[in-house]
Amino acid sequence: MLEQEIIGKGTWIDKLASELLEREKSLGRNLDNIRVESGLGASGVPHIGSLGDAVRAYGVKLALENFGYKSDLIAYSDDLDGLRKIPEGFPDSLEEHLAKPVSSIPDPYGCHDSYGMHMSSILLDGLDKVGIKYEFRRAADTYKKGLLQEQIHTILQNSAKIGAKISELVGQEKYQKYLPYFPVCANCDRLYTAEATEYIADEKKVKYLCHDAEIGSKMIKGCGHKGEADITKDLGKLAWKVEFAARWAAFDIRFEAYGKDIMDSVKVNDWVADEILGFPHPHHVKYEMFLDKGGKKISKSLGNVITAQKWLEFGSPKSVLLLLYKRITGARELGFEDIPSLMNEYNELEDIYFGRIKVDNQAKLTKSKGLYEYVNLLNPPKQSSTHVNYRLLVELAKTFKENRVERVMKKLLDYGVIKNPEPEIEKLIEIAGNYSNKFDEQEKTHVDLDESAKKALKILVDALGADEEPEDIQNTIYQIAKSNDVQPKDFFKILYQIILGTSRGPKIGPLISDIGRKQVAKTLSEYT
RNA sequence: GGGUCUAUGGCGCAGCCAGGUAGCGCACCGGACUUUUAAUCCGGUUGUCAAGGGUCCGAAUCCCUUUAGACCCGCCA
Repeated sequence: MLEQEIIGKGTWIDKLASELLEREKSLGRNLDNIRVESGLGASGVPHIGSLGDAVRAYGVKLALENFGYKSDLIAYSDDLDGLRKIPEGFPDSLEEHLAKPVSSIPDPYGCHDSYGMHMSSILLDGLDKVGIKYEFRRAADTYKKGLLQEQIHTILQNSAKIGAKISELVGQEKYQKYLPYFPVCANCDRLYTAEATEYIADEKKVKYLCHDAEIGSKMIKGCGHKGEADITKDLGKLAWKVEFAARWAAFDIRFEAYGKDIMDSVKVNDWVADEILGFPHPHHVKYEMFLDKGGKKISKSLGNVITAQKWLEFGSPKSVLLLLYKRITGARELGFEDIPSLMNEYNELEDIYFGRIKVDNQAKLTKSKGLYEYVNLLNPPKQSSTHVNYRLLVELAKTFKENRVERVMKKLLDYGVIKNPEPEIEKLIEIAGNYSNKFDEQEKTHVDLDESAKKALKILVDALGADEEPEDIQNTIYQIAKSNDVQPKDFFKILYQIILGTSRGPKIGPLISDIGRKQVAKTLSEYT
């Protein structure tokens, strides 16, 4: 077998960073600060895919630093984009703001300076919670400060050439007719309704007419205003097909990942950066969308949104990072039900890292250790944490609904799973408990009971509900079954079905005391 | 019309991007424990890695062709 050369820490992130470096070197660009970027949508509720874009870009930054280069992550909010649809669960009062830049729409919840900032903040909060550091920039400021004006000027001067190229590359015709620039109508504050038809290069002004436009399936009324927008001062923005290029050039961006849904835009932007702006486009990596379990795209405007915040109710920050760093290729169907295996997989990686699990293949060992380091943002702990199987916690949490943390902890100590109660375990019990409440809710199963079984059950309910604690619950149950002509085996099965929703379970006497005998009596009485 | 992804035990999936003994969970079977009872512990069964070709000492993995399914783009951002 040939010795393979292992790049960096052996993960796809290292390989990507190394390709990037090689490209930069062959371009002969300055490598003092290799800036990477992640775009955040500000129109809808940011889901785990948006988070992934930033988390992965941060991974590339870490890899570059690991190779000895300086690198920054810019998190850029597209908050000058217009609102096209009201997201699920948001008030209808937003209707009047359709097509306005999201940074000019008031926050319907009143907690941020705008609707756009409200949305971006959800994502930034997610990044903070998983430990990602970034420099935040927003489109509204970028344009207000005129940071892109040179690029806008160049792009508008070449708009005919660009329009033709867009048509050639992706088959979109509209920019042969209109400029790739959307002014915000000075009269009604709307984007998209104001169509730019002419660029007066000497004055750096765009002529526009505000008229009706179809956005999504909705018609948005234009106000008929005719105006001129100064690209250095007035509000307006480049179309997406050319905007990235302008930003890359202005901010000197060397890397940006993108989802396959904007593949075409990236293709055009790469060309614009290279050929029109004279700025070699950043290195890219394409990733697949996260789909929900039915195979549908997770849409920001639909209800099936997995946000970082929701995920963190059930899983640790490291489980999020593991999901995003373990691989980038391939379509992913994602749901909260993936959390338990990711939680356990992290423990397994930790065991490999600390040498408790042996891996023979050297390349795979390096890769697993590397992945562990990235999940810890290249700052791995000095020693392993205490591991508790997440699924076990969910099972225990199902049994103990009151005083959960305390009682589950006690069980873990009894089982010998842990030696000491630790705060980290408390946290684990909490999130596993959330998971159990939300997803492991047992339905009231239909249980077939004949007359003698019903009678036996009734006697048992009375016995359990009595003020005096029966001496030996296990034996009591056994005796009740026998004296009522019920096969003990069947009777136990019935009890498990009612209590746990399964046909088997742990020794039932202790289980009933664990849950609380009166509680059990109440549950059982519903079947008599 | 253009593009991308996916196909691996009964079911759900990992492994593929950097080729080296086909793995995990559930299910199933056996055992431990028990006057009946495992969610625990130990052991076990289950595979033409979609089909065909190529490269290689060696292919689930890389390349080409085919089939089936899903998704994205062709409004907009």
